[in-house]
Amino acid sequence: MTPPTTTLRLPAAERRSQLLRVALDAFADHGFHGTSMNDVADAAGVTKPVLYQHFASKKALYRELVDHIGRELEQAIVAAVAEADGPRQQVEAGFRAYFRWATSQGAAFTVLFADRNRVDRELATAVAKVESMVADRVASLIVVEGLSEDERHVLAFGVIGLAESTSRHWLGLGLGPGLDADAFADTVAQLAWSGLRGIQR
Amino acid sequence: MTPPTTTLRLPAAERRSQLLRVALDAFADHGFHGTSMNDVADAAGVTKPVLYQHFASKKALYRELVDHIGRELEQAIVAAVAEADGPRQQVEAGFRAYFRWATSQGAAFTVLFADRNRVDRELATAVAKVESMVADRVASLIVVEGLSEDERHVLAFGVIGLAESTSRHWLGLGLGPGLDADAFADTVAQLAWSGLRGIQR
DNA sequence: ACAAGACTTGACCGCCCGGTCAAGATAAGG
DNA sequence: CCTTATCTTGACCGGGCGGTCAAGTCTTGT
Repeated sequence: MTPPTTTLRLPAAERRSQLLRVALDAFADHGFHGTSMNDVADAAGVTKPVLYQHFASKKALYRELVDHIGRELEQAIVAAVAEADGPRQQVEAGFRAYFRWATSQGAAFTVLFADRNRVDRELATAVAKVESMVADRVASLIVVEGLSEDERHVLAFGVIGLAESTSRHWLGLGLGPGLDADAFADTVAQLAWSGLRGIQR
Repeated sequence: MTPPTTTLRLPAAERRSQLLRVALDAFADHGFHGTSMNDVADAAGVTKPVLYQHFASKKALYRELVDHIGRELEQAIVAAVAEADGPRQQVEAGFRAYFRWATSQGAAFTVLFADRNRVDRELATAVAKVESMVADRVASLIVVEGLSEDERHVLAFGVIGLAESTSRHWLGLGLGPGLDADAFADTVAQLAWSGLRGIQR
């Protein structure tokens, strides 16, 4: 179906969607700043002006990708949750949809959520190393019986993500001098603690 | 103590630490790519060569920042956890240390963890919007009695961070075709579910 | 007071990137 | 066969960035 590597004329619509596909992979592989418009064009077997004929700017292209991907993810989750019956089933269905989407649409997931600090391979690993150190500490605190090393690490990263995401949200709102930061921490800690306690093989 | 805005000569060590401080704020405010070495130098009331006389390159500067910050965060958590007695107290102490650090060292936290997709104000909000939509869905599923709207949202972001972080870790390892993605999802869902069930006012 | 050396500077270079243009190739319609 | 509208291109521009240099200025030890 796919024409040979040689550049072939394409109707506008197909060209456009091809460019989106290619751009998604490129951005996922090298991040926004690490990907030039020439890179995208080359990867698509096309020159730059063709790209600018379909998208007004680099930001516009990226923006369209993010919007499209976001809608897809949201739909996947909403659809899965809608089919579930009880609250517990809804939680399970939601997570299952999320992970299925993440694994099947790896590039999309990367663009949406894993692009952070992707300024450089080195730098990314530097940040990852910090996270990993903390994860090790956390993992060593997880004392549930019968868990494999890998499972403990997954849970540890879960706890870290919990802290990270809630902090980000917390800081995102206008924060005062952080007076009730402790109360806030206790709420989240409760979530983590009872979550871990509930884990069983 | 601080000399007036006019540029004054400084011993090497102080100059260096001042540059680090200034660079931290700059990177936190505008991200890595949004901050030029000239920006940093200007903010420090200095010209570029001074900067390069203390740091070999932009990456080296950033790298040193990340390393230093990472060590600080790790120490804070380790110290807090070490003082706690039982496992539950350790979890609480850890989270408390984390949030205290995040609120008191806002810039450092931003550089380490919140720099993602900071390619542009617009783009960042686009991604944030997706996250926020999902968070709303999740929040509507949280049925615990007596929770304020804000608290439900915090928990929702916690659950999302859980999914995000574990996915990232999951994808980070060489993933097969994602055969047992469902089993993986169920484990994380269990963590989230029992965590939410354990929440009480 | 004076030289030595560290500190600071304005100006500069090469590079790459986002974005544009005018001209050439290609398919459909009469 | 030729016109026409579309698709495609190589070449180009302005600008900003990371990084460097030779020269000027302040402080310190004597």
